[in-house]
Amino acid sequence: MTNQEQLINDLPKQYDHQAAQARQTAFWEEKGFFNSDVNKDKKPFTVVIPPPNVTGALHMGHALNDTLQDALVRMKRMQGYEALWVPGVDHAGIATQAVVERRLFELEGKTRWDLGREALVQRIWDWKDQYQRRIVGQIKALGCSCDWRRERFTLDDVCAKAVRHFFYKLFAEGLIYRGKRLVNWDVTLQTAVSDDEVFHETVAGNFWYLNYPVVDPQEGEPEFVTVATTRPETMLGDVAVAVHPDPAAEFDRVEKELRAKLADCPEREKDEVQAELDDLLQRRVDSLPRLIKLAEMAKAGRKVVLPLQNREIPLVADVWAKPEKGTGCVKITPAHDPNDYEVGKRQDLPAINLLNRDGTYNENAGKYQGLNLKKVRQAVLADLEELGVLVKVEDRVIEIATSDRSKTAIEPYLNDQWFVKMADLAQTAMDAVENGEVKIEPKRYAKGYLDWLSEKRDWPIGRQLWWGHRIPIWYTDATEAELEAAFAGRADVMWSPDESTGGWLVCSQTEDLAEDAVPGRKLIREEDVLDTWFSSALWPHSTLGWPEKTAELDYYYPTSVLITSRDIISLWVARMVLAGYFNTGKKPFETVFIHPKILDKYGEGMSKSKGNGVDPIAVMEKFGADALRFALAFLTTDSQDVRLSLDFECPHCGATVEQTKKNRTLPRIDCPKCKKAFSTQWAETEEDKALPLGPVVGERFEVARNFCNKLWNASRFVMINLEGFEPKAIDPSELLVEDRWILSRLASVAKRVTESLERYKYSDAARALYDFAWDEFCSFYVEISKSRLFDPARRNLAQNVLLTVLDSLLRLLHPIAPFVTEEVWRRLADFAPVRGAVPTQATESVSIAPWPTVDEAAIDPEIEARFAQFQEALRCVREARARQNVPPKTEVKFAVKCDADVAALLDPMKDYFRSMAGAVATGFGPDVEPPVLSSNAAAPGMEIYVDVAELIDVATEIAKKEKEIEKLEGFIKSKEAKLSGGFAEKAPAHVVEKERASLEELKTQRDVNVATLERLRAVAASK
RNA sequence: GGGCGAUUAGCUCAGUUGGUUAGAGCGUCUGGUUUACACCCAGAAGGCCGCAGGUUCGAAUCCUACAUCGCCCACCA
Repeated sequence: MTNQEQLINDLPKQYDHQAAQARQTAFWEEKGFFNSDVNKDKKPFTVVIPPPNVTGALHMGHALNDTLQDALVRMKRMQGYEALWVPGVDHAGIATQAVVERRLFELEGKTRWDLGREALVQRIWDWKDQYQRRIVGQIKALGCSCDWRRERFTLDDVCAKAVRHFFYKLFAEGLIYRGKRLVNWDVTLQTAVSDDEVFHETVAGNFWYLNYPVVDPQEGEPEFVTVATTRPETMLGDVAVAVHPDPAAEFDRVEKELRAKLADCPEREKDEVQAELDDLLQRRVDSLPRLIKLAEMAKAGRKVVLPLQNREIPLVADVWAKPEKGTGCVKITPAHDPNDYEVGKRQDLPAINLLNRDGTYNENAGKYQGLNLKKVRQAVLADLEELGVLVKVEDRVIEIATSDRSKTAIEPYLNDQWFVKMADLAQTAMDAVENGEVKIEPKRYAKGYLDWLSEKRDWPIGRQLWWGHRIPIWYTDATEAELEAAFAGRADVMWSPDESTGGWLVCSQTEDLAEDAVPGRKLIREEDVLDTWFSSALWPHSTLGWPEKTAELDYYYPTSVLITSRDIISLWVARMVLAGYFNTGKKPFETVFIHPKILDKYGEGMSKSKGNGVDPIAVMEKFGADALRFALAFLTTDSQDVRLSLDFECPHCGATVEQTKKNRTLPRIDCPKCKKAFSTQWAETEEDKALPLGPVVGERFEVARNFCNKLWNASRFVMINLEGFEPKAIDPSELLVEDRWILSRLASVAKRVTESLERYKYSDAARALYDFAWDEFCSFYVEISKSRLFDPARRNLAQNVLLTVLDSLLRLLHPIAPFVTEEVWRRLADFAPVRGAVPTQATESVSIAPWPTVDEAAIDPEIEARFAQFQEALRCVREARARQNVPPKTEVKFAVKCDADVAALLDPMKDYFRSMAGAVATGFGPDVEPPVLSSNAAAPGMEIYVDVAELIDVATEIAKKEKEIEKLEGFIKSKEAKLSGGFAEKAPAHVVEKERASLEELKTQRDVNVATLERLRAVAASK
């Protein structure tokens, strides 16, 4: 066997993604193509990965995110940029700690308090190590071209240093403060969570009416004030009852508003609004006098008695109490309700905190101390009822706040909290987008970004967790003089007064302070850690070495583009922009590209809590990484989310097992067909893991896998036929129509792909490549080339063009499908190391091959139009054959009546009609006489007659003609109407001209068909 | 309640600044062992472009209202 034969023998008929991925991954790693270093001769192109949370494994959303980044980075690398993609993972404070704690409790029945800080943190590190490994493995399996030498973790030393410097800088500029704030308290995790981590659920609840006795009621005054509440237990912390200061005016205002609404609301809502209005008017009659009285009493400083606590609390006049709601009076519990907290501040009321960190009630709850919320509520209600204070209970739908992390109820809780002042920082981030320095694509996402920032709400940065960057603050009761003495000459330690204790807050920029750093005084470190986003906000510059003035920071920063998903625009993107400017004086990135979300078959977003996240590995195993990538890129448009309908495939019998909401979270599934069990991505026990994994299948992946295979086989065809090829420059004068056509198409596609990828139009790029490779290169050029390859005189040029096109196609496709293109590229080098229209040595890897330059001169619309005519003629012949059921091996004769130009084009294609349609041409030109009996078709500029002689089924032909004529008549009619109307006068001349020409063409076609029909009818009649 | 997006063939989606007869893949149907590929080839059927108005010579495309679905933000003692 010759070397050549051996190479051909080594080409399997199906693309083997497993082998290719293993081989190319190892090759890339060994060669270090994706390692990037400062190189002043090149322009940098930098991307930092949105670091995935180490909470769990990656799902399809990450696969999409990574694919889009890699496609861009690979193209830029090929375009000659010094391309750097920095990988890494995020410690994801709350989420990760929650997951580890939940597991700890499920498996061992222990809480974090049983373990203690150090042991728990150690457990989380173990978890992190495990998932970081898995995540990195997933990213590598996807083929991502990251520089792994530069991998970062938001909790590693480099990032920690950046965090400390950022905090210190904020502290130094007076932007960090500590205050009492009502926070969202997660009683399970025992930490405050941000508003963004809370979701609201609607549940059935109750509305309890309570009577608080008025102290010393006067003549004509009510003896009770009735308040309504959905949370009766909080009454223990009431400090006032509020009533609107001017209920009559408020009623008027609301009434006016409702009437206005009634006037212009849609018909079907009128009843509802009317009912609301009626209710309001009735309420006014019923309660206004009483509310006015109460407002007066409030202004007079009168009090009521808080039952159970037997505390006198004031009636206050405050606009928060809406006369149209509830009883018109509202109890005020500043420590446990955000709105009441505001009222408390306005009215100068104390805040009585009832809650312990673990969700039980504290000493302020009196005899209810130590009980949890549920029990307090029961007890309070029972006692109130006994006292006769509880006067009414209604059913009511209420909304409760739930923690996104622990899925348990959120309690508003008064707590010390660290904040960053946002006023100026937010402004810089708004300016950057408003003046175009940072671009957001698609542009519509800029609005949400700006709206969120414009609220300039201070950023709560403390988390009552153990997993994270510990806040670098120490409390001390030392005097300022003592601090000055202890830290004399230290530029890295600062302090400011601690308003809540009268002592000092000490902040250290780099190292932790010892307990005895101030002689004779004790330094106590803040327990809290920083919000995860505090460290990820620094990601673009911290990963490049900030605060050190590294060469990397100087060269690679600002980064080029940030590719992420829309749900973290405010949480993450906005904070990166403000932190970037604050720390480095520069924006963190030129552009933010927001990609679609991955939805499941029900149209719901994928999330861990729903369990509908799919491990990309389960898809890649079956279809290959390229198929996954190509499918995702193909689906990435700028307006539509990516809907993926996925199912399981039974590994035993191959049956498709529908993925349902029920079975998609199971670790093992029994195949309904063969009854055998298989495992899923959720398998954890040894027993489940021992079962074969059921791959996840979906139509989109199948299509993409087929495409990869098509490319493989087209490449295989080219390689098999390369024997004897002698590379030499292509002489344009020797090119045939089909050569010029495919080279023109290639140039157009190169242009389109480049532009599309540069504008993040991934779907466009993928589509262009798919159509070109399949419908043009494979279905036409490769087919046409077959007869040329048999002819020694014409062989070399065909080989050269095939090679040229394949070479460029591989390069264009490489960013989206890196493995198959690399596999082919390297094998191709064995067959033809020198190639291309201008012969050059192939690079050792397509990943570092130059990106195809767009050869504008090759783009030839004239030749494309002419070739289209050939394609149309071929299609007509094929259709005629199919319609008449001509056996595949039977050759038919055909002729085309057309003008000399078209004939000149078709004549050299004679061979191809034979090889591609089994048709022998008997003549092209204006003088062709229509045969009496034939299957014919009329296409623009051509009448095509396929002589099927004895085979013809006249009835079928007649039916076909009748249908066609009817259709043509319809078009002609509508066009004539159009041209006789205002169209001819008002539309631009070239459009009218086009329309006239098209009308003429249609008429010709109709006439041809009518003539044929008459002939056919005559034949039918004579039989 | 505020904002954003979607609605096109049985299904999943394209459709560039308004301009010939609205496209693709899957599925369906017909026919195929052509020396790259059955993960393939050739062909066919299938659409009142969500509904109603408007602008225009001309609307899937622009405007208004409505309907349905999804996402984000805010809020309801």
